[in-house]
Amino acid sequence: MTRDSFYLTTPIFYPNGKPHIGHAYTVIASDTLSRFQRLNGKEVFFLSGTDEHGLKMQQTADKEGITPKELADRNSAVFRDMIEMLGGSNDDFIRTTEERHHKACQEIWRRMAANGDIYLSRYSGWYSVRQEAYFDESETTVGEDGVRREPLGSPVEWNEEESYFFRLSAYQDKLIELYEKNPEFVGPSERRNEVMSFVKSGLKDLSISRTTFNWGVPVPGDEKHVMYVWVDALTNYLTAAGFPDENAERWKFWPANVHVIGKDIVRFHAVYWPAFLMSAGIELPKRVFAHGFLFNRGEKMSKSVGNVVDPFQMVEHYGLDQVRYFFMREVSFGQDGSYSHESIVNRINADLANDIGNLAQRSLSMIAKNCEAKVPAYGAFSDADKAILDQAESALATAREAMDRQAINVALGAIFDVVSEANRYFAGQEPWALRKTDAERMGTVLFTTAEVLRRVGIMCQPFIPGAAAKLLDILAVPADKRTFAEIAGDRMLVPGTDLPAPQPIFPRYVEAEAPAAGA
RNA sequence: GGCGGAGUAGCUCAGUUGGUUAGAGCAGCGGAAUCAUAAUCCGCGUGUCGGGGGUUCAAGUCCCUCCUCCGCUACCA
Repeated sequence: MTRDSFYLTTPIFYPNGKPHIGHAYTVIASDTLSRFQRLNGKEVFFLSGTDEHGLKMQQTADKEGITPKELADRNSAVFRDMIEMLGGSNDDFIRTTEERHHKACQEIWRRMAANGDIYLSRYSGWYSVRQEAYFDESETTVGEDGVRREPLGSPVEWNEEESYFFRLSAYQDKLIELYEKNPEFVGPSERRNEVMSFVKSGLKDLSISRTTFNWGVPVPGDEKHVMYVWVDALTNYLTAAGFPDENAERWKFWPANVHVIGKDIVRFHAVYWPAFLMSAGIELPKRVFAHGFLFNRGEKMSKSVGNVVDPFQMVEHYGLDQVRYFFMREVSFGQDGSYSHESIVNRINADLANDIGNLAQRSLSMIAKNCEAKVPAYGAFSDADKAILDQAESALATAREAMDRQAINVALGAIFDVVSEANRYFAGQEPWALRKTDAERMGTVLFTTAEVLRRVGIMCQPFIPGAAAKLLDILAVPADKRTFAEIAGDRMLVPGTDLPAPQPIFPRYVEAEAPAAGA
């Protein structure tokens, strides 16, 4: 029996600096989606990596007096460390400076060329050295000092260079057809609308090589050119799947199920990328999903404002599961979100410490004291018992549906609704009163609560892997009984099983003397 | 300018194809309980559903218009 495969990618990060909270956010979300599908029984390939070529890397390296490769090695490692620190369960980490990637880029280039979509021409326009980009004349303005500048203010000069072009204009109709036949190709739908309107407004051919720097993948047959970012970076998704070797172990994962990206790079993934693949005769990914940006107290983070948050520090301060939970729960995935120290603390204390942490503590400590520290025996389930058990089961269906469309916060919401309801159930059944009047019924209530916790714990694993494991540990759930397949009516805790001494899952966040800086 | 989206309780938002007294979470106020991480449970909202007009037996939910905010409008990884 072959399992369904599931291939999910993060963007490859440009390591021309330190990772910030936005990078961490992408990784956490991608990791959550990947872990979810693993527990869901899929064979998962989860990829991340770094995009290490380009003029800026070369310039930064020059400034520091090191080679671009040395800079890339150093900074790429920081991103890899960040992913590890965040609990990233990626199966590979690709670097565009790797040999396997150069081969893949050159092969896709050859195929696009063979299809007649690449031609040599000249690229000219107003060029900003600082922005490393060309601007349309209409975007530039001549200041009082007589200097022509681009919108952000850096001076531009007329520049002309030889460049290879990709016949993007030939793909306009095919792309529109793609979006119309596969409405799920771009998500969320707002982004799809933007992409469609962009494509409908007309496509120009795309400059895909540069001669102004050489830190990149050489163009096959014309080595004074290196590939410009589009072909180089996007192709990483193929490289990691083994391209062009279709006998590679991982080729079965292509086409990717979803490319998770930030909304700033939608066009590259939803327009250029499928066009390249069509040209090269390669199957298209099934979906491109763009998430939003995170704002610090509603403000865009920027170095000048000084509100850039270091993900390492944030996790150090609040805890990993806490940070993962906060961003996955608080922000509607796909839309922009805002975070603040207050909102993070509120989520940590209200949802994690008070709701789930305390529910586990109050029920398991009763079991420890009154049921000989074993999973209690249960009698006939009452309607209330059945209702909460059913909700714990149906939450999985809701979560599956939501995660299929990257609605991470919806999935998490359904799971934590169970926790809220379980607290109501527990308070309503008053097992502490039953202890004196009906010990058997008390056992059933405690069993039901523990069983609900087991289901919740299993479902929480993709989001808060550390705490979920701890919860399942204190419920004595065997390591091989923690997949979603274990959430089914008849699969429950086994009465009589010894339970370890309960220990808190989530501590409350207690405010220190001084509020955390920058958070 | 063009195209698109949004404006619902203090805050963040849900509100199917128009139909009973417009909802949730958080915050706030009051109460209960005491198993538990000063945790939990219950109760409490007269909200011009951005303004105005229209269609309809009936509109937050459709149409027009105005206001405000946001996104996209090609080479920023």
